[in-house]
Amino acid sequence: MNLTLRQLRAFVAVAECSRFALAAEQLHLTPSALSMLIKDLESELGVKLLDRHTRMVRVTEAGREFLGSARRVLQDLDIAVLNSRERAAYKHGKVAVASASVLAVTLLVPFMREFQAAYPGVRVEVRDTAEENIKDALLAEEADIGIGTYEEAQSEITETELFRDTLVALIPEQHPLARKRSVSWSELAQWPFIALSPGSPIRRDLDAHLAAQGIRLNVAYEASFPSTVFALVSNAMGIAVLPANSRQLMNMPGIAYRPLGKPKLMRRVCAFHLKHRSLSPAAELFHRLLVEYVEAHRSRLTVPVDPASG
Amino acid sequence: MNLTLRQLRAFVAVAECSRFALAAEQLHLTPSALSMLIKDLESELGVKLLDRHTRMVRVTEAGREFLGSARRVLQDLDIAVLNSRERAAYKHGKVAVASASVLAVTLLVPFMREFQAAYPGVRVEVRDTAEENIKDALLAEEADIGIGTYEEAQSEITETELFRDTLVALIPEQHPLARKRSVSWSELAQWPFIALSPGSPIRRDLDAHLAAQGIRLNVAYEASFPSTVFALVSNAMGIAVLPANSRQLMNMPGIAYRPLGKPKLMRRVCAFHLKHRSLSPAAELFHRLLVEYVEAHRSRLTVPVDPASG
DNA sequence: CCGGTTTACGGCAAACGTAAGGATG
DNA sequence: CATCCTTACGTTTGCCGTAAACCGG
Repeated sequence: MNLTLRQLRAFVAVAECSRFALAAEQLHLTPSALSMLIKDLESELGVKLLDRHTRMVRVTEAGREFLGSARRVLQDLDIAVLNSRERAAYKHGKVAVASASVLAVTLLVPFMREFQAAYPGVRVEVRDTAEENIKDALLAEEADIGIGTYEEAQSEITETELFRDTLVALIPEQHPLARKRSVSWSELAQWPFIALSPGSPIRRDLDAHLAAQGIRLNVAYEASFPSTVFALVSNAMGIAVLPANSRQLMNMPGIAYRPLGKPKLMRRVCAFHLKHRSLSPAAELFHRLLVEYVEAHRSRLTVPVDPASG
Repeated sequence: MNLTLRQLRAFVAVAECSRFALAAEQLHLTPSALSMLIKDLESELGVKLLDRHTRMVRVTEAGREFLGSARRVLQDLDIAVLNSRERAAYKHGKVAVASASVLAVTLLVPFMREFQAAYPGVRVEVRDTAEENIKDALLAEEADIGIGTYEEAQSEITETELFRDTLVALIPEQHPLARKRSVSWSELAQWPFIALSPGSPIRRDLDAHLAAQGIRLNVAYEASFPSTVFALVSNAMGIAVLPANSRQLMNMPGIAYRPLGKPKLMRRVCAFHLKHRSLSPAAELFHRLLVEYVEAHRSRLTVPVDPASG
């Protein structure tokens, strides 16, 4: 079982040309080399494939049968190779992205718009989820790339920081704190607080930041999604702290945004992927372009808090 | 476009083993050679097919897609090779034989019985036809092998003599000639004669043989098939000359068989095939075994004429 | 450190091209 | 005799194996 694709290609070429010399030219070979290829193929198969005579070359019965298979094999292979190369050229492919829900709106979708325009063949699947589920989605290989808040390094996952985002206070407009231009960390603890669920990295960062200052929040409600937090604040159920970035999510009435005092707490937005699983060409491209996109739009993404607005 | 089947086999093996070292062993290669094969394949395709790490090898997304194609290609090829080899081993194949009608009965069918018992996989197609149509069937490539009477060599066709057969006279039992132990050529011309059609090689041989002696037949009837000649003689419509062999065809009543005088006329039974078209393995085998069969059964085929019988 | 893959390099076999030979129309 | 395929032979290419490096757990 030592037959080669060269032999197959040689045979198909000769069968199509009905001439060794002509086929040899097409294959960029000498007739002698071609003759060898056919001879070897025939001896591999044990059957004569071609009747050669001075004035004609004809495919035998056994040759006709084999010719069909050879053609199909070569064609299937060509298609497979072409597919792989198109994949490499981003003509098709798939990227599955698991993104924190707010970032899906503020970062991912605007980026995807550009990405899809440039690479319409690549299918992008977005899964918007709570922050705490992103790494699970990666580990379960349901997503190629995750987008969320930095968590302490895990050996399985590589993170790439995209940008940093200031945390701001969300205060109901009638709330006493709304009258201040900025809110200190200690003031937060004095009022009923609407927190993200404890699993959220943002919540963890906030808790750690406050704990370092000996402050403990007075948590009235916990929600998984920032949108719910907005609704709660909007209805004066308490105050909250969210990344400034999330203001782009929705325009809820009755919420005042105030900067938080020192020490500043920043939220690090990262892209994640599995360390041991190489990104597909499309995913690799997506990741690279996302980083470039963030660099180009850093100013918009790291929105300064203007206390006058909202 | 320089990828090889070795690369494909290597990739499939590694994908199945999830280990280079193990796959290398299966392929009778060193891990180093295998590594090269995979590397070259990947660079041909432009995509990474495998994620290699110290403790595991995993197929990438692009690799999974290509793996399917690679498997199918290799399998199709294996099947095609197997088919060809089975053909070479006479496990299957086809032989189309065009035979003169009498020889189909007296020679071909008895031989086929032995042949089919030995090679049940080979499909034998018999076309029984008038002698004069055998070469046409070959030239039209409707038959691989022809069996009939020798005709002067044609450049396109190769003939192999199988056996020689004496011509005998067929005389109605009440006919005056039936009283003689043998019939001379000149006596033939004196009675109404039932001849084969002028296209038949037997007729041509007979005419030439007689012409050389200055004898011309008194042709009363012409028939394409010996069976019709038998019927005409049996009904006392005339006398005839046929190969002795054809007596095995049918046992018509009222016919006396008589040897013909000197110079002896023999009919040469040949196998024909196209010179420029090689026989398929099955046809080649059929031809060879047919020659051996004839040698083994020469005595039966060249039936001596016993004037006492019939 | 150990298991496993990759890189570097030398040797060898397989494949190619050149040139002569053979067959055929 | 001209053409086309095949054979013979010398050369080169490329592939494999050995050994060392490298990487990750």
